[in-house]
Amino acid sequence: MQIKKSLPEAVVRRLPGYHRYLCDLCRLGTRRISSQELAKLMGLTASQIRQDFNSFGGVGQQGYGYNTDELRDRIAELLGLGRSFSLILVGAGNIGQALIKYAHFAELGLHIVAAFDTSPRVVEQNIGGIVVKPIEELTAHLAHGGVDIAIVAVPAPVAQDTANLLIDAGITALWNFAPVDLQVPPHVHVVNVHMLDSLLVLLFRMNAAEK
Amino acid sequence: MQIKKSLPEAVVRRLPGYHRYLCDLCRLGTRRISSQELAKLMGLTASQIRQDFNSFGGVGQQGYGYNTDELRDRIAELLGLGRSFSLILVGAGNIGQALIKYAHFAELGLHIVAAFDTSPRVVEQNIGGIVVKPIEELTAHLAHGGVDIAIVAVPAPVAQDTANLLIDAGITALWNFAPVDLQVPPHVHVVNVHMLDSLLVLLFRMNAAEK
DNA sequence: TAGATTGTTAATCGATTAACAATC
DNA sequence: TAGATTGTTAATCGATTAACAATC
Repeated sequence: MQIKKSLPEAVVRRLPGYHRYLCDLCRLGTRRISSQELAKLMGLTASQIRQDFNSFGGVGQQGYGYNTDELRDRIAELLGLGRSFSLILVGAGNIGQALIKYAHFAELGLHIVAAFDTSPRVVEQNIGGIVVKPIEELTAHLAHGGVDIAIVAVPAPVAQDTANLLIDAGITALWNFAPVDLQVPPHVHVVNVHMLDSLLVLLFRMNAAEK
Repeated sequence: MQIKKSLPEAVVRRLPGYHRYLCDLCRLGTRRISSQELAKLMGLTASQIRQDFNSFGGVGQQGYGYNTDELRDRIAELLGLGRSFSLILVGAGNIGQALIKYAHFAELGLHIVAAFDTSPRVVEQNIGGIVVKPIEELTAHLAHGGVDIAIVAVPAPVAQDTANLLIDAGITALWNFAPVDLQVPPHVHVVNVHMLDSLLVLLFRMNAAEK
């Protein structure tokens, strides 16, 4: 329960990758790893890894390396993975439905507990065990509390309105799949999954490589 | 047809966002915009925007600002959006199916032309107008040429094998949705959409904000 | 002890911000 | 011309790399 000095942004962005690799290593039975080995595996430099791991309390042992499960647990703790999280989904279209069915949430203690949509085509439908509710029920549902994160998977034109609705209902964390940058008050956290943006970066690189 | 001096990485990553905003602005009928205004809109600084736009030939006009459609076209050109692209999908599970149905590809000239899977449950099924083919037909299909990008949407354990298969068949660009970092030869471009990673960053921020 | 590998400091690199002269 | 806003240089900041002493 140490007070956490805020980590450099660059380190935060690498945290999930570290966590993923360490989980894999533990699963495969690897008990220790050096910065050198991990660097090779992840395509980073050993120096960078040691800097990163040092930015949150020294977990290594000189002459030995890092204990994989100790390190994994430390990073999980930083990420706040100690407890389980409840998510709601707004927008049960293609992407929304895929997310409901997505298997890897549960492994991390993340659970989609409800889904909402406006379209009569999906409302009342059972998708992967969740019955989609009409958006009108959203605010009442959130009044109960207990929801940590809202997934915004609605069409771009209504994404900002959806965000506003969620924020007014008390949500402070948005995982946004709409290709817009949401305007939110400072106490609300947003991360965007702009999939098309990454595809365009791929296009650019292909283009650049051709000369 | 100018020789393109390779842009700073940070600029490349912002290119899709600029493109998106400029398309929106043009659609709304805005003909000119200053770095100041765009900065406010996008949550960047005016200085950064001018630096960015200057890193690829000056498109602005002193005392006036930037011409939105000229700038949009310039960025589209940098991204290589001048022509249409063919994509194939490998792995027609939840995410794969959502991608096939995803509406926004066509607007950018991106077209999923075929889908492959191993599971008898989806092979031969028609998903959004595309009949899923067995993975065995992949290599033959690619032999025809004409495919620019492969989408990897298979489960993590087979992602590397899938990538190898695609690369052997001549693919040089992978858009990867599996939560693994693919090992590829230097001539192959990969961008990852590690959705869960971004969700973990959100978790971290929530956690950090609580003190 | 000798060998290995971390923790940490210093040097380098790249990206962002600030400032202002150039110019439309 | 006067006002606005870019293009560009210089200053700052943060992140990465290099190097090595500390220590297991």
